[in-house]
Amino acid sequence: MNPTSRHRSTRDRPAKAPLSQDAVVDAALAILKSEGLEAVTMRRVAAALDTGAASLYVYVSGREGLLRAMQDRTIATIELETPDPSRWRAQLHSLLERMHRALVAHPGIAATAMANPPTTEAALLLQENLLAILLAGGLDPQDAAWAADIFAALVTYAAIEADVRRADRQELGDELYELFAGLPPGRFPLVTAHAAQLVAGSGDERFHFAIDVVLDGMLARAARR
Amino acid sequence: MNPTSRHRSTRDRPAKAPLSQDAVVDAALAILKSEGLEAVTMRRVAAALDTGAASLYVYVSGREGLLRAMQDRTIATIELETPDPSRWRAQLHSLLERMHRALVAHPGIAATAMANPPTTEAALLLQENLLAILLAGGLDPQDAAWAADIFAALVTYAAIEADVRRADRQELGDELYELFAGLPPGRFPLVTAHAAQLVAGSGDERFHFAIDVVLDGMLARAARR
DNA sequence: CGTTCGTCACGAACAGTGTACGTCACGGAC
DNA sequence: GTCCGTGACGTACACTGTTCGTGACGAACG
Repeated sequence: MNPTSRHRSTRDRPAKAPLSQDAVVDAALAILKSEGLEAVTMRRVAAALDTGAASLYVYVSGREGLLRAMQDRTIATIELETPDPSRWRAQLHSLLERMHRALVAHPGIAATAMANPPTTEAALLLQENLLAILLAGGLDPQDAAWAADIFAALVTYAAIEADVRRADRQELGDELYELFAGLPPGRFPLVTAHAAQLVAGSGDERFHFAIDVVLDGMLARAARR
Repeated sequence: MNPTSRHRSTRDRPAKAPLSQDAVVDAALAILKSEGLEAVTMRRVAAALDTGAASLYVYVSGREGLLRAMQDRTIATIELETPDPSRWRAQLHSLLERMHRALVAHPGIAATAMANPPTTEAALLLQENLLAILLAGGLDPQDAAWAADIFAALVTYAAIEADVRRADRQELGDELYELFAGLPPGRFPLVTAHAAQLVAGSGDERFHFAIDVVLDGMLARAARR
């Protein structure tokens, strides 16, 4: 062994190309935001960094790994709450709303998050925070754990739905209403009759409504017990 | 115009190759079940039908259209309920369970269903049936409509989760438990403390629990109103 | 019966994709 | 001044989805 620290690379400051995992992920996220998930290809990301596709494989283990890294970075940007038992319900809505927004801001990430549920540090901290708020609200641990799971489902579902709606701007409600209302009432009596209710509310309204429903259900079951 | 009906094809029974949309979708679903979604490529499906990839484009508008057709076919196989107000809650569980199973039986279809929410006849009939059961349970139309949406989220989420768990058989609970329990308790006090609760219950148990929670929440809100 | 014609399936080709390998230049260490 | 490891690059491969032109088959018409 050499007495001097030799673990450091011989080239601490690559004078020419400042390539790094962060740079790769940044470039990929930029392309994701501006051109969508399908445009995030290895060659495209490499071109944005003025290099070749092969160079990315040093910092990222393939496209799959790149997507995971992007997903992790996105989750890491979500601001957490410091649990306060007197405002726990509002805090829950705030946290979930920020999760929702972070996913919506990066179209396609929500779908990726479903495909491989994240167990990275950022995701675990988020889970920790979510649990803390629910426990501060008085839920018993088992209910809190399962509730956290349900909320994760609702957030990602809402985010994916928002992604889709942005993709084809057409069916922004009116289109969907006319589709429902214009169906043959013989075969679809309820869908046609309640078309207005089916398309009622914005995505955010439905999202927060769902959160409250789950919470009330949890509390009702706890009270009954 | 010719007096005789000329709209019919000159070749009603292609004696040699019995190719059709159904045949294509059948072959694709078979590959999906046995080898997963990624193996469903145009060439692979065509090879199973002993033909070339180009031939598929007559019956299916590209890969996207093929996936839509597969998704529609899958939904169409779900058996519906004839609503009975005295057993509506059990009927809801049964219907959602069948939806869940149908999606799980075809890995990847759930993810596709999220990407483009289906508005085909089969999907609408399912929506109609779901609404009928909820209305039979006494929910008012607006609550029923939004509840249907939440249930759709839960079903697809659970299905995707099941797909993932099957893909990497490793983390079947024990692995996940050890991951949670083995974290540094300083940074993750709640996750480590309640690791058992976080991984408790099978997928089915959590699924049906979530359904009941949402229902109870709906009923509690309705009663309070 | 011979010809024509429409329909369908096929082979080949194109533009991309993710990924692996061999090579080259650079900058610090001896 | 020489050496050598490190990181970036160009190329190549095996794929992908999709399109186009060709060819053959069977039925309809004269």
